[in-house]
Amino acid sequence: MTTSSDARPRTPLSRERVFAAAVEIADAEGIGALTMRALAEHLGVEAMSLYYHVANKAALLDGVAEVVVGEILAEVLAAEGEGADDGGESGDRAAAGSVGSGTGDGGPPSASAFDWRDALRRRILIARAVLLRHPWAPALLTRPGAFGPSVAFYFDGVLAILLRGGFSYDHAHHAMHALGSRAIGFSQELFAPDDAAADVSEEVLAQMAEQLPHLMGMLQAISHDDPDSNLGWCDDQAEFEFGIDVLLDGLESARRRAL
Amino acid sequence: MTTSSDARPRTPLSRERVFAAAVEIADAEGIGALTMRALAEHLGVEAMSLYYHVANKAALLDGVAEVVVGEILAEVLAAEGEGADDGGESGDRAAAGSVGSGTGDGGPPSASAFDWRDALRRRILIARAVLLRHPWAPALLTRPGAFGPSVAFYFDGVLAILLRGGFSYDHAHHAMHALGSRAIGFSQELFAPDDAAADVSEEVLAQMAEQLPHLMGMLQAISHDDPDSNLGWCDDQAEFEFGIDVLLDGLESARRRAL
DNA sequence: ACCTGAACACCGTTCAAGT
DNA sequence: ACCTGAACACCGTTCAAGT
Repeated sequence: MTTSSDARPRTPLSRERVFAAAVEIADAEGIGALTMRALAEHLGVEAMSLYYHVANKAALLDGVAEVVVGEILAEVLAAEGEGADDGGESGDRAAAGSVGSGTGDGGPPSASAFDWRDALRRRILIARAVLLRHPWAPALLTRPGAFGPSVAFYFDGVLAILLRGGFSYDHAHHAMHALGSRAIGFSQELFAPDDAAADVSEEVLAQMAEQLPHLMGMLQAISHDDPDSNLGWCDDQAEFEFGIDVLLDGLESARRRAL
Repeated sequence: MTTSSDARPRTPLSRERVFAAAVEIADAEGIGALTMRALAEHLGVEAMSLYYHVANKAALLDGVAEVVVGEILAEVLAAEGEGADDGGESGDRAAAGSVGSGTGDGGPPSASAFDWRDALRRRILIARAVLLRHPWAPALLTRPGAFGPSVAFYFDGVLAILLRGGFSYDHAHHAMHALGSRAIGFSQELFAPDDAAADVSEEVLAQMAEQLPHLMGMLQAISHDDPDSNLGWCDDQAEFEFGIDVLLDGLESARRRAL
């Protein structure tokens, strides 16, 4: 319904197009390649045109984070909508909060059949799967200012699961802090995943092997199980799942202790 | 013993002085103010002189991270040295690993009196205290390349505690992943601590309050307990301690289950 | 309303050169 | 061995101007 004629190069810019193009660049070339100039070129536009749609680079990154979490939210709500064998609503955003029972401190957990751990685990693993497609996104999410509408909706849903699982507001609040970034599908590791840092580390470690007896012992024990591996051996998915299970189990124990 | 005469401005540059000055700048003005030029000026030197001591900015940041973790390590070893009521060695770096019993999978936990949770908790809280003095440091520690000698020593000590506590190498490995960055005293929160983001969030939240029933309920419940607070209400220290306790308890359960 | 062009201040970094 | 000066490519961003 637009003025047609030459429809190809004249799709007008918009915040959505800007953010989408930014995600493309970050996915393809890393977040370091996401500059205002590169983004403009990718959109076939002059760099300064971006500033009509986006206040500055910080706002751009906030918007990009919002887009990624929007992606997470869409997949989470789709999965929770179809898998729901008790609630009714689906598709609508409000479906993330189809709860009801969670009242104040120590209220009786009336809905007894609900497995909050399983529900939260599923939600978190969906979020993680999305973030694996955007490995640069965690760095954006930890910046101040990344708290947009989608993040709010996502965590409202996390909170809904906890409340429905029998947590008081207060305990649910603590639980969300304890989960930290894991609640939205990532945990920052201190050990570089697959970089050239593996070389550096190996070199460093070799020089002071005798000063690190326990790490050395662990490396030996693990390379015994899986011969061809030094430092890039870890099964990230398995470690992440183990981590959330420890947390979810610990939180369930704390919840029951508090009843 | 230098040529004396004008001893003030002529302390020659060194990696240590460069890193120390970088820490000063980051502490005083934030990590964003740490530029090669600003660092040079702070040292009374031309910007290009830095490159004689440091390969590039990435290497500078790696070195700064190493300095901070060195600070953590020093305080940790000092505390563990004086508080040790069973081991003998103190002061030496190898004291961090005064263990011995932790053999392979499911070995008998001979040293029964050792409270690994308490030991690890103390270590972690010391690390956290140091990081609170350098709030910009976590961002450096999550970069690839931050794995220097001090980080290695620190985690060798963490591993020593776990092994002495009865973990197998394999379980200890999982445990360290589960702890993640908390093992060295920080956890990244998705909600900005004290920024102007609080205004944005409040505004955003106000606009869609009815769509976030659970978050709204929680805010009300918590502001009921503590009237003058909206989003900057959280007791970070208490939340952090709750988080590690959940993890440590969960890990202890998993360890006992595996025996 | 939406986009552009030239310019500014500031980065990290190179290179050849000084002492 | 250690430091400097000038220069380069690249940032984010301003401002006044175009359509």
